[in-house]
Amino acid sequence: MSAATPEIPTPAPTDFIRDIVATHVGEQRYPKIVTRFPPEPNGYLHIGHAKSICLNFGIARENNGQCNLRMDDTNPTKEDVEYVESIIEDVQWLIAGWADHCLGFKAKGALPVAQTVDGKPDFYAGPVPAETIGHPHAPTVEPFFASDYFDQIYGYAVELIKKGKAYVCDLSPEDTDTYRGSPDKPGKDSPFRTRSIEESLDLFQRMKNGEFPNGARSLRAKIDMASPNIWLRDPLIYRIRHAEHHHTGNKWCIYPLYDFAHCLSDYLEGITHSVCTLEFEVHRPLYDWILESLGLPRPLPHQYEFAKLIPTYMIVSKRKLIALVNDNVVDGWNDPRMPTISGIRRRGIPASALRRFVTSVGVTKFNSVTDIAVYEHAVRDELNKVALRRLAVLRPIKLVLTNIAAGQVIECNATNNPEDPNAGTRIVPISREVFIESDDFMEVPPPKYFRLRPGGEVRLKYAFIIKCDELVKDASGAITEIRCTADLDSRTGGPTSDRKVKGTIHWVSATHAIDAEVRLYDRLFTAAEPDADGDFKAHVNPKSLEVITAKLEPSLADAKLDQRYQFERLAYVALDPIDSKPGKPVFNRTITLKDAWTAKPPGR
RNA sequence: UGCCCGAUGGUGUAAUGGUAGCACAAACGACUCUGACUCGUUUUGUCUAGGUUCGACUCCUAGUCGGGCAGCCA
Repeated sequence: MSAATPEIPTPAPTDFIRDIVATHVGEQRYPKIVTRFPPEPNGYLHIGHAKSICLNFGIARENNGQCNLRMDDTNPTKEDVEYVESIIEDVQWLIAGWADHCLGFKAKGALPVAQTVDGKPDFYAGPVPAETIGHPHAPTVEPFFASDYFDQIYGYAVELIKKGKAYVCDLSPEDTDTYRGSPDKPGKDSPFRTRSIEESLDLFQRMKNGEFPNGARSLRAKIDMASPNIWLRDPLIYRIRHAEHHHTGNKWCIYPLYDFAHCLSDYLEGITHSVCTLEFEVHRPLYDWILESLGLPRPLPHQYEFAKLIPTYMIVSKRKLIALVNDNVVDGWNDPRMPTISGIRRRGIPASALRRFVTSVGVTKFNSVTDIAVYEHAVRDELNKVALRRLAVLRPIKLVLTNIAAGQVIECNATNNPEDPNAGTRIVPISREVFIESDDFMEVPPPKYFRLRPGGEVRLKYAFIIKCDELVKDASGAITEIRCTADLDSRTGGPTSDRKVKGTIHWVSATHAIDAEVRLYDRLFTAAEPDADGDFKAHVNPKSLEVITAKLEPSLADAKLDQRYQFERLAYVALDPIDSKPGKPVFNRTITLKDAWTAKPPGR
C-alpha cells in the first residue's frame, strides 16, 4: 500500500546498547553484527514492537549487519498463521526504504544446516541475500521460525541430559509449583532430580513419542533449587503439549519453553546481540547457563535489555488489545484507533513518522511513560512536509455572495503545499453559494475572535475578502444562511489584495463540492494512563470516532491512496485503504492540526 | 520481606570526574491569504544523607522511592 518513506539523513542515534555494539565493532569481536526481532505470532504488532523493530534493525543498518525476523513460535495453542502474515506485512512496511537491505529472511522451507566447526558438529540457520527479498509474501522466502529448530533444540536437550544437566521430572504442575518455593524461600529438590541419565533419556524419548498425556512429565534443567533467582530453580525446558502447531503441524507433541528455545534459536542464527525488554533481565543467567552448558563451538549470543515504550492514552499489551477487538470496542486489529502497526498504517501515519517517534524516545533501562504529544508532534511534522493542502468543510453552513451572479464561476489559484514549492498549484472554483465551517462564524463572538461576524470582514482563502451583511434565520432562530458581499478586487494579485484582514477561512463552492464520508478519529482513551486503576475499558473515549459527511473541493474526487492530504486549517487526512472505493472516497482523519485558538481561547 | 534493575525540569532523554544541554509540553511575543508552519523569549531539574576529590549527575556507602521475578506463557 503506502510507498516507502525514506529517512532524511540524521545523526545515528546513540544509546547504551549501541554503545556496547560500537565497542564490539571496534574490537572486531564479530565478523558481522546480527540482531533479530522475535515476536510470538499470537497477536498483532503494536507501537511498542515498533520501538524494538527500529532498535534491532537500526543497529543492523548502522553496522552493515543483519536483523532476522523470527517467529518465536514455541506455544502451538496460542499461535496462528494470521498473526504470522500480519507480522511480516507490518515489519516490511515499517522498515521499507530504511532498513530493507538488513532484513534477514531465509529460503522458504529451509532448515538449519549441519556443519562442523573446530571439529565439533554444529548447525547454522542462515539468511538469503537481501536483494532476493521482494514482496512481503514472495514465494521463495520467509521469516525464520523457532519451530524450524525443533529437531536441533530436541538434540540439545538430549545433550543436556547426557551431561547430567537435565532430567525428566514426573511432578505434577501443582507439585512443581510447590517445590519451587517462593522468592524469599528456597525450593526443594524434585524426587526425580537424581534419576539416572539413562532413564531420563528413555523417558524423554517416550515423551516425544507421545506416550504420556499433557502435564504428566516435563524436562527440567538441573541447576539449583536454592538459587535466589527463581529461573535457576531447575526450570522446565520441555513440556508435553498434544496440539497441532501452525508451522510444524502434528510432528511434535513436546515443545520447548521460551527460555530453552530462545537462546538456542539466537545461537543457531548466529545472533550477536539479542536485545529484549526488561522483564527478561532475570532470565539472562539462564540464557547464559544453557548456552554455556552445551559447549557450543561458535561465539555465543548475549542478551541486552531495555525498557518498553509506553505512550500515554494508549494500551500496549497484547492481552488487552485482544480484549478491545473481541469486545468490539474497536473494529478489528487494524481499526485506526488501535495502537497496532496495522491500525497506525490505516490511520494514515507514515512509517517514517512512526520510526522517528520510536527512535526519538531513546533507549534506556528506565521504566517511563512517554507523552503522546511527542508522538503527535512527530506525525504532524512528517505530514506537514508531504501533505497536499485541500479545502474541505466538515460542518457546513451556507454563505451567499450577493454580488456574484448565479451561475458565475470564478477560478481561484490554490497552493498545493507551501512547504514544498515543487508541489505546484491547482484551480479551485468558487461561485455565488459556498459552504464555510460553522465554527468560522459567530453572531456574538468572544474577544479576539477573528473569523467572520456580523458586519465583519474575513478572507476566503485563495479567493477574496468578504463582508458579512446579514443573516437569514429560520423560525427557531437558527442561522440558515449568511449573506455577504465579496471585494472582488481583493483576489490574489488584485488591486486590493494587500488589504489586511485578521482572519482567513476555508470554504468550498456549494455547486462544485462533493460529498464524502470522513471519519474523525480521536484518542481511544480519555485517561493518560488508561490502565492505572486496572480498568482500562472504563476509560474508553466515547467520542473516539465520529463519522460525518463533509463537503470537499472537487479535486478530491480523485484522491490517491498513497497521498497524504491536509484539510486546510483542520487536519491531516488519508484515504481509508479498505473502505474507500472509486467514486466513493472515505477519508480517515489522521490527526488534527495544532489549534492554539480552541485549545485555549481568551476568556474561556 | 530473597534476588535483579532503575532514579536528571511537567514528560522523555544527554552530559561517561570539569559550563547541567536537547526535544516535547507550557507561557509570552513576531510573522502569517492555514489561529498551522516558522522564528524569538521565558518558566521549570540532578531522590536523600554521608564520604572520596581542587572539583561529583557521574565514583563509594547507607537509605528512600519505583519496576521486575514464584506459567508446563513469551
